Amino acid sequence: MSTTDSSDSADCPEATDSSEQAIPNRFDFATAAERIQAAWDQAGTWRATVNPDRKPFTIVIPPPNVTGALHLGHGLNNTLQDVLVRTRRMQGFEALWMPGTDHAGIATQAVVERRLKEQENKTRHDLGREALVDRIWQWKQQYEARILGQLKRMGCSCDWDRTRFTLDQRCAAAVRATFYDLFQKRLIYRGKRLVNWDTFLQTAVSDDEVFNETVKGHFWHIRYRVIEPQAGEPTEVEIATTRPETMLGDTAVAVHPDPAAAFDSLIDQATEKLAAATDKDRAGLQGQLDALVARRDQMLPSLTRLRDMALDGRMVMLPLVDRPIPLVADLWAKPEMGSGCVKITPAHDPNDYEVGLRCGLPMINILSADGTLNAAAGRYEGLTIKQARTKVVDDLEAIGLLGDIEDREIELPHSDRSKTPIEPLLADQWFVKMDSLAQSAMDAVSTESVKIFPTRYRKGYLDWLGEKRDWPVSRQLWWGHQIPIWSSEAIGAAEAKELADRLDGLGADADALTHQTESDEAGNRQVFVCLRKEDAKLQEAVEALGMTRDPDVLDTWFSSALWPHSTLGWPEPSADLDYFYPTSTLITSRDIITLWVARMVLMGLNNTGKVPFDEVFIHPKILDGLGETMSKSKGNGVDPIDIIEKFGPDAMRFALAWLATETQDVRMPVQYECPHCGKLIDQTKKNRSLPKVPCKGCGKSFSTQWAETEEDRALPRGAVVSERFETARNFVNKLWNAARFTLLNLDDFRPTPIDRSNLPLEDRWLLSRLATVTAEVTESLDHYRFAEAARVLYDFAWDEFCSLYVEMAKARLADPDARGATQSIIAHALDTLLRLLHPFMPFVTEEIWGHLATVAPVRGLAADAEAEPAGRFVMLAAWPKVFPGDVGDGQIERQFEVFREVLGGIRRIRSSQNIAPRETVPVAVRCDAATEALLAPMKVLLESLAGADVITLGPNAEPFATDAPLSIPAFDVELHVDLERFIDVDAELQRLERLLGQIVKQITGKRQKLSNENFVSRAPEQVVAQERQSLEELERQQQGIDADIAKLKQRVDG
RNA sequence: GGGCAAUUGGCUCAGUUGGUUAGAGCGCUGCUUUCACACGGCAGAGGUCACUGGUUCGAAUCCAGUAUUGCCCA
Repeated sequence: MSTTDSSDSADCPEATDSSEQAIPNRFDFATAAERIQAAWDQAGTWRATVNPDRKPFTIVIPPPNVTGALHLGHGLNNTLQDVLVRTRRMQGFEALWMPGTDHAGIATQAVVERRLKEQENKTRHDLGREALVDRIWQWKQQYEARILGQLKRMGCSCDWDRTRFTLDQRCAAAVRATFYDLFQKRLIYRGKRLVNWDTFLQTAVSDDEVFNETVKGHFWHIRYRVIEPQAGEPTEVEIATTRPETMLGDTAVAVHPDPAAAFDSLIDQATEKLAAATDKDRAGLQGQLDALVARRDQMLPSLTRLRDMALDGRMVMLPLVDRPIPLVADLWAKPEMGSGCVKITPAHDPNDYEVGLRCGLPMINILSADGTLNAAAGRYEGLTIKQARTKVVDDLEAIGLLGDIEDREIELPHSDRSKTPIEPLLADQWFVKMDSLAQSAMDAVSTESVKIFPTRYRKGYLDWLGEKRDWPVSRQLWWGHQIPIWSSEAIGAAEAKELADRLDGLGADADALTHQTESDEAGNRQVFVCLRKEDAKLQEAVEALGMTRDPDVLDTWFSSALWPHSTLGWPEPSADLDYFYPTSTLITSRDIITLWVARMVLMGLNNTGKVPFDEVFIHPKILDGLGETMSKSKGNGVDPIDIIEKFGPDAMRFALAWLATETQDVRMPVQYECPHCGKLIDQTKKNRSLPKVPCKGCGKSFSTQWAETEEDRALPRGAVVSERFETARNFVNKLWNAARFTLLNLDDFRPTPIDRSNLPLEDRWLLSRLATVTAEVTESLDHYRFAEAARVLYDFAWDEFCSLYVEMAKARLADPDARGATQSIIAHALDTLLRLLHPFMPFVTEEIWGHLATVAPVRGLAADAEAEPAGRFVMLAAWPKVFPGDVGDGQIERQFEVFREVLGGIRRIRSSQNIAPRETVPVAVRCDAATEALLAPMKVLLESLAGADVITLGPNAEPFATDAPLSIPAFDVELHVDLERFIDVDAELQRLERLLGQIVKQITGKRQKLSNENFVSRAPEQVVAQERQSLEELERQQQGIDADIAKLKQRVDG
């Protein structure tokens, strides 16, 4: 870019010489992007500082996690943020885009642990906490650098000096202060809850980190003996389970409290359904109903008896461990299922846990953290779940208590992080009480303090928060913010009091230490201390009192929730925080509305009293060709760098913005690009998981992300790309070449004042269109309609600026009288276009801007009264202003339409006659005097654009002897082309007949419409009149064409 | 099971408050290579707007239902 070192242009003589060789006919994005990025970095164009003279505009990046590199979904997310932030910067805001990354506790630790296992066959326990955390930091350094590098190559204009990490010291201080505050407000509490236990990673994972997978399993029927059955009572109850080993933790067997009513209600429902069913479904439903009735008759007596026994407090004997457990009456037992009785294992099943709470049952945990059974399982201690299952089943069979075994498909929860089955486990956890916090976040959205776009996402947000489920924040991990709580052993009341007093006596600063004492069911006390800051001395003093720190870390979302204010310095007061907070907009994808957006709102309100952002924009997701979300683990993920290297950063950004419409997810078929021959090979479900893929073109193989063996890795890697980016790549090239043409014609440019009132139609048209487009793009971006803005720009730049104006300019630039004015207008148009396109395509626009500066450093239209030198960077240039006289001049745009129609008409006739492009055709245009006045000055343009020689123009124009006619009824224009030298009668007849067919079709439709009494009497007068008028015009045309066809036929016959 | 969306040419998508012949990109067909751009130019073919019913003078658009697909929640 010549402007970056204009101070010594001697080094780059080509900068002032805009000959064709100096500007290549393809934009060399690879070298340009690097150079431009360096210039921006050196000038700090992306830097934002507190500036009272400007309004702030702030975006915090949704911090990508350091688990892996960015994919195209991030590409879209960050493109949209950058488009917005660059636009606002140009619009005069002090625009801050805060960058950074997220530590993603469980995901990152899982990746590093998995590698440790694979490469060194070690577990985290072999390494120890400190060494493992060290390893993860190394991983983080590597991926953080890679991620930030990806963002930079995309052109993201973040304030790189402010880059943060959710685990850095500033974020840590915010986490400590928040935890302390919530603990003190009693909004954080300790509780026992059933958690999703990942036995591989040995940590609890949240519901959001669990996915269900259907696996083949069994349904085992087991009999428990009734203790001292009375006469007429059953001696055994049968239960059925998919997890027989959990019986070791059973603490009850449940039966429905009113089986008769339950059956009746089911039968009523089935009857209703049958009545409403279609014939097709009726037989099946009738069968179901019959079975239900039969079952009721058969089972009701025994279920009622068992219910009575339950109410009587009777017990059954749990086999193998020989523990008496009660029969209980609870709605969880479904009379229509199995035996109608259900075993209750409160410590290992979420539903049973609820039953346990309702019935006051003991909760027996039989599982250790590593997934083996503990002492509570008696002689099964030490076995894995799988081993225990086999042995329990064998042992039950041996004592004759095993019944049928059915095959069954089971929905089994799996950990998303380790891909191993989840075990429900009762564990101590810290919880954030959501009640008032959730309410505040709901209110923020209901009252529109926070606006969510598109609005349909409000519902999900409000529904989720409305459940006000407490948030479990403990994670049994080593990578993350360690919970700042120290606790005592269970001690007596007096001891606890003494400990509390000694804590108060430590002489800590006010607000540095707080403690609470809890008592358990047995009357024992436990003291918990929370420290607000990292303070080694105070910590030592607390530990000297025999207290130990909770080993767990906090859920990653806890620190992410603070991101908008922690990155700006909270809890310390700062000018940044005052100025840039609340932030303006959060741009993210819909899957984290609840996990992240909701939590940011409630934490922002709790900590700062203000919402974290005014608006949230939810953008679509990028799916592959099969409609699946892209992910590394599927192998269908696309690295933005691959796209950038093939198509350039501008093309990638423009394509993503262009594709990202409001309602639709983006489906993007992807291909492998063969590194040997460049052939594209469609990615399929099959080849996307292969370590190497053979090329269908050249036969050689290339490696994929799955390459593991040395042999596979030695092969060159095939990039994963998509043809979806070609349109944008072509567009970048089109812009580049239109600019190249402009630059080549500005060599003798001198800024000259322009008299707007005296411009030719085509110039006024262009200025009007520029104003309209500026207004449309501004409006679209204000409402997050990125695709619409991109389309408006694409259509204008290509179809109007390039295809029309630049083509017209060719003739005018060759005319010495018109050259100066044309240069001014075209330079101005290019300048405006560069500004409008810059947010989407920052590199190519910056590069052209630099070239333009060398030939036209001053290029404002004089009427703008701003003819001053353009700035060094388009990135820092002002957003185009609309000159009032240009605004949406519909009159001019309509007048220009006549020209376009005439041009199109001549071209269509030429094409249908197969007239060679070099040939010039004689043309006559019959039109009224006003149109004649309009078109007369544009004759030369018609001649250059349509290859026409306009013989006559005006009311007196006549058809030629050998004539191809075309009428343009909308403007009352008749076009005639002299075919004397070209006539192809068959082709012309064909053209006319096709035209006639179209017209007759329309006439039929309109006649039908107008003969409809209802339409004529009820539709608005204006619509009816319009229809009548257009019918008349069509009929006139039809007559004309009929006559022409007759004439041609005569010519053939004659 | 509940919620939110989607269904428009071979593919990927637009379509503003219901109103001329439903648009674009890619692909396809014909012509075109000393022209800023063949990553180009000009012209063209291709759609009963998922289905069924309703509202309306008039429906891709509004309403109801059905089917299929996706996402979220349980």
